[in-house]
Amino acid sequence: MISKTISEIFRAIAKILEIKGENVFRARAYERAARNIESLSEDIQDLINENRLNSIPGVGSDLAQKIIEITKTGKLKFFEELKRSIPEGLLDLLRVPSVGPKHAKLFYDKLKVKSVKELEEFARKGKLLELEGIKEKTVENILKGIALFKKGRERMDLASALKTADEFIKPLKKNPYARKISACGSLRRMRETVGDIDILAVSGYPDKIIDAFLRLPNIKDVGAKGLTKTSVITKEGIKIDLRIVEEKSFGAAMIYFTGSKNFNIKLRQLAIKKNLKINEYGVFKVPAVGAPALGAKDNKENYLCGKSEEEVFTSLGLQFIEPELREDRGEIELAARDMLPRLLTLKDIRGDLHAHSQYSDGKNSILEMAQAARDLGYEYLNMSDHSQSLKVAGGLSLEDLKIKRAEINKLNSKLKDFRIFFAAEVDIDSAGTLDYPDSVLVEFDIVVAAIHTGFKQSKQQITKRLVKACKNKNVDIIAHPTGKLWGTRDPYEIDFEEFFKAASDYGIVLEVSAYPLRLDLNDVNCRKAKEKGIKLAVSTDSHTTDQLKCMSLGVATARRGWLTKDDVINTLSVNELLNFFKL
DNA sequence: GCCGTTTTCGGCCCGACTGTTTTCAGTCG
Repeated sequence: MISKTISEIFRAIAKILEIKGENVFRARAYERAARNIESLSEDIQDLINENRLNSIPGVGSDLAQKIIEITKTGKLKFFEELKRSIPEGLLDLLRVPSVGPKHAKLFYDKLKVKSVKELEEFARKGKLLELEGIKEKTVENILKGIALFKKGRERMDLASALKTADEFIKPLKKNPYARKISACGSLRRMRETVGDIDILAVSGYPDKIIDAFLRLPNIKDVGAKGLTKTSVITKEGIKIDLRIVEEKSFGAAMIYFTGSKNFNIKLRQLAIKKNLKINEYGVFKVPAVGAPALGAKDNKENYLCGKSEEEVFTSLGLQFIEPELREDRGEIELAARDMLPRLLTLKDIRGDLHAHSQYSDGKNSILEMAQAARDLGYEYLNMSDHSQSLKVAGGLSLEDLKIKRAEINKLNSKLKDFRIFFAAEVDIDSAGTLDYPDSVLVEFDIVVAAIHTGFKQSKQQITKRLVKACKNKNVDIIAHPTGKLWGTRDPYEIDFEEFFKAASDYGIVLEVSAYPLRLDLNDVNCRKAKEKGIKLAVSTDSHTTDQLKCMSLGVATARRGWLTKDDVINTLSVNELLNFFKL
């Protein structure tokens, strides 16, 4: 966590330096270091202990000293002094869209603007117009930006983003002038939350595509409109950027617009080392000294490739890097050595290990759920209804369990090539005790355990509960381990070191919930769990037959967590799974 | 502030769009 503090401090320093109009490259150096510290794949404390801080790109002797000071004292003297040199509200100004460091400095120097509130007053009173280089249009944009700032630019959950993107992509796909069209950005990387939506199209007639795009319903405001690029705000307040390139640039542009930003910067730096230049139009040879400068487009002599992502990666000596991995978390280095993991795919999934029926709070019968799972090509479904004390979710009493067991036995004898597992999602109570006695738990095929109450307990208490559940020899899987529910509930705090050790020691499988508002474990924790040798189950927690289809979101999360087929138990066949759980 | 098979100075990822200019600075991604 200390690395987060360090990168936050460095970012703030960069901003203050920008506002003060100091050397932009000095500011950028702090930014760069912040970025690289953020995406560090090892513990920064280890780097300090082993005197390896300068192995972080962009960290020299000065910044290394500053990092050490922050880890020792929790703060940085230089930063405290710098902060005192400008008013507190001034940094907020930079968070207003369309206000950058130059204007922030101008407003502060000439008008003594110290906060967003003051900026708005000056803008409304026409005071900003007295400044050189500021006219009506700029003031208008600043007021628009302030409105956006006040609203707070929230990110949306991945499933909603996919749906919104589809609304815009589908009609464009039918457009005769559009040859290719794809979502890019964090959506294509399948991040659990998405800020705005990026769409890339190939066309020889970009104006036709832009016109068609701007005529789509559900657009509230057009932010920018150029020859190859436009940007709109939907009625729900979501920003969508559309960019059009030629066929020969499609791959390069896909890479550029898929990001992440850190990933792109590192690719470009790698290109420079190989005497190449990479931008959204392609990969180019860098001309010899004295030759005419390299233009962006239409550089026929120097253009090497760019039509597909594969050829761009190849030209840089890299293996293809899946979009979900493009976060600059070590994937570029591994791709250079041809050592990337072969990621899990949806096709690898052979069953769903967490689903509910009408016995508890599901909407469909066991048979309907099983048939829907079989229609997806699955071989098995784990019917894990809630346990007795979870009354709000129709938890099953011991009597109910007997009836459910009988129904599952009956169905299994009828269904060919499909297996329904008799299971429960057993509540881990506030003391870490399971909601059925061991004598009942032992009767289940598979026991899924999860926390549904007492979310506000301390980190130590929650960790203790989870560890206690891991130690119960009847528990097989722990579901949605951090309890996060997007938009409703933050994850509760867990001592992951301790929890993962228990899961690993006792052979407990951890869930990657594909439920759209959960995606829990998340990407980072998936990867940590894998490194501890823990197996994972990607499950949908479906309460309807339709929700079974959300598996793709869980698979995406697992892929972002570097998981392969071997890490995930529901890639096993029925028999392999029976063997795994020793049933 | 960092960095180097053009190495201790003089560069630093790259391009589109907008607004205010009359060739470019500012902002964004």
